[in-house]
Amino acid sequence: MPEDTRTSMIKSAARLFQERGYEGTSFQDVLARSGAPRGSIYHHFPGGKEELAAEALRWYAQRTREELGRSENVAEAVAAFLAASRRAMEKTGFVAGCPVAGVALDLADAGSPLHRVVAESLSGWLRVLTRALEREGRTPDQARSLATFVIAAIEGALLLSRTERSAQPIDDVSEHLLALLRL
Amino acid sequence: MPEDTRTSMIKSAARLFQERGYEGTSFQDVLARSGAPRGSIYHHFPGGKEELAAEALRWYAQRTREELGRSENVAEAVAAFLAASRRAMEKTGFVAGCPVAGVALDLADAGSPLHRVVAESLSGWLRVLTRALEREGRTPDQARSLATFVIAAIEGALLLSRTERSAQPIDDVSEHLLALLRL
Amino acid sequence: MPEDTRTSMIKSAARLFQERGYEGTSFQDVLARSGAPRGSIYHHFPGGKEELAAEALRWYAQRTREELGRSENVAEAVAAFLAASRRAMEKTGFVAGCPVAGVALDLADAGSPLHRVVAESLSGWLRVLTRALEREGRTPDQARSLATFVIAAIEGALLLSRTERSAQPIDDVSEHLLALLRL
Amino acid sequence: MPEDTRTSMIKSAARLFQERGYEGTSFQDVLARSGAPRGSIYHHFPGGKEELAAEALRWYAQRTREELGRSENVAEAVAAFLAASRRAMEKTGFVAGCPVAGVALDLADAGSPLHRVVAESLSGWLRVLTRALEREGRTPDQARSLATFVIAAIEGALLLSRTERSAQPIDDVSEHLLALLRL
DNA sequence: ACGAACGGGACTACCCGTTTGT
DNA sequence: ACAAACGGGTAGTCCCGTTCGT
Repeated sequence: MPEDTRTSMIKSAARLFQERGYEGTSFQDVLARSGAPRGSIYHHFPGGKEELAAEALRWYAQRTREELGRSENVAEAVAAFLAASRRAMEKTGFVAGCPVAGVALDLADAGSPLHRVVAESLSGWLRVLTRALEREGRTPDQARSLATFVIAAIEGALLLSRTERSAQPIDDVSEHLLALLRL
Repeated sequence: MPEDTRTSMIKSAARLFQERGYEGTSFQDVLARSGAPRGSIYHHFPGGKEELAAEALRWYAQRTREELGRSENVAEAVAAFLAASRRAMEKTGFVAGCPVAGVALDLADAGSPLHRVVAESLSGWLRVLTRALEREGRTPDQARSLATFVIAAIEGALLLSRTERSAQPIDDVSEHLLALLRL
Repeated sequence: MPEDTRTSMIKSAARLFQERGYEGTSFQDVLARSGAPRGSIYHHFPGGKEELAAEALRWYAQRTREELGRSENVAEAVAAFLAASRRAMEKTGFVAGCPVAGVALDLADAGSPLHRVVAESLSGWLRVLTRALEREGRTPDQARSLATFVIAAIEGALLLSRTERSAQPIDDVSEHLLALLRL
Repeated sequence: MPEDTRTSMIKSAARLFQERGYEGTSFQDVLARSGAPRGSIYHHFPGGKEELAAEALRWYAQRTREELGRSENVAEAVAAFLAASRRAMEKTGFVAGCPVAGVALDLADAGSPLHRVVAESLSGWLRVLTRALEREGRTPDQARSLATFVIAAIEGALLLSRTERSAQPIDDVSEHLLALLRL
């Protein structure tokens, strides 16, 4: 079964947001990359670019949430996610960061529907990590705080890897993060 | 002495990049915020938006570099910077993140002149922290790796604070980072 | 059948290039004259002004090529073309010269795609005349040289008619040219 | 005595009109090419670009008029002018045509002051040739008509040489023109 | 005579969303 | 489900002319 138009647009959008952010990505870019037919954009996404972006972030966020929740052991889950991110960066020539960040930093209005999706994406990851840390014996407060720290460090690592065009920042962050989690 | 046009444009641009990123900020926005005359844009910045952005990032990067290098003690410097960032976020209603990140994530082409300025901004902060950590007794490799971790965590903290519209992520990251640095 | 948007833009552009040259003609002018909708410019001409200009010149060049090749007798063909040009100049108040010249003289870069179209337009006319002269018994070299002379004189006649706002230069050139061709 | 600012701007403008026409040449271009100081443009040319253009055309027109009137023999004068044009084209890589044509074809309004200068430039050349032809025994009417033909052919030759990037059209036109004049 | 800055207007390019027709 | 065309808006760039200070 060939991937349908809608899905291919969503994936293309996510990828382009990783590379150029929300404002830097045009609808035409998405069409070009996905090979989707021009005429059916507003059939699949009546809400236009914003709806497409929301879907793209939700798709990416869920995928990532599953990766972070795959292992019972938080350190292992984080290690696996960072290793996967490292591979993705290397494969793409260090252009593909986090699409959520790429969208988040272009939004002027904190009240926009898209902002909600951004916030939900990040809080979803946070929730998964927090619960896992609680299961490992941390108090709810410790867990939430540590999870926040982990997410922050990961987002920063991707940013640095992108601008340095090197996997080194991911390795460095990985090292310190795992030391902390395995304590 | 009233601030001159050029400087006011640079500061306005830096601030707008914090709020909306590079692509989300129009030249018109900068003019409106700075009150600068429209006709003088290409007098002050012959290279256009890209040159203005480069100047804005250089200005912000240097200012931040000085803040990070102010104290001999790395933990104190980081604590002070995060405290200042916290105040800035609260004062602006949590819209003002890091302009370097806001520009970095909108750049498609890793070879653009602006990309170099982004990279230099981050590596400048890294250098300052690395040297300070070395002075505190860490090996060069430990110092570089730890500095990278610190920068990553700070960038992530600002991103999370922005999207959550809360100072909590800054506090959380601050707590873990300082524990690590004061070890 | 009402003329379609694309064709009407092409014709309007050709006419405006005759009047004001390439750089003197704005896209807005073309829209105003053709009544074409603003939003469809880059639908019909993705390459922008340059592509529109190329199409306009190709359209005019072919039309002229056919006029020059209509009669078997070169003298008659040239006479007919100059007579038509004379009428066109008088009808337009002596503003409409040759669009190819109007574009050619504004092009700084001899390597631009548009320059090629200019060159092909002129060489197309040259070819038609050269072949016809050969058919009338001239050697290939004589034919080519004479054809060049004819094209040059015609272009010059249009230029002079335009600046003098008079049909006289066309008549003068016509007289000498026909004397030569009827020899 | 180093060439003064005013003169160097005039010459630069003439040259740029040859290369890119009137509308294709910006005031900045003239400044860049002449090395003239920015502040004194409107000291030397209060009428702005139009006045500069007028001066440039007058300068070029007079220079050419002298060339055309240098020899008593019209055929020799035309031959010399075309030879000089040929050398100029070759030296500049076939970019420098006739500045009068470059300006003429960009003027939409036939009533502009600049249009008058264009017309006077051409009629000046015409007058010189007409008188010389009369001196050689032609009737006033024959002389005027033939002079018009000569000017037209020369302008066309320069246009063709420019677009073909070759001296051949000048040679071809030269050959036919001289045959006619030496009759 | 000249430099620095201003002031506003114009141009091309492009973008997002809609309509109409198949 | 899709294609073609429309419609209006805005972005960045650049241009010409002026003003002010030296």
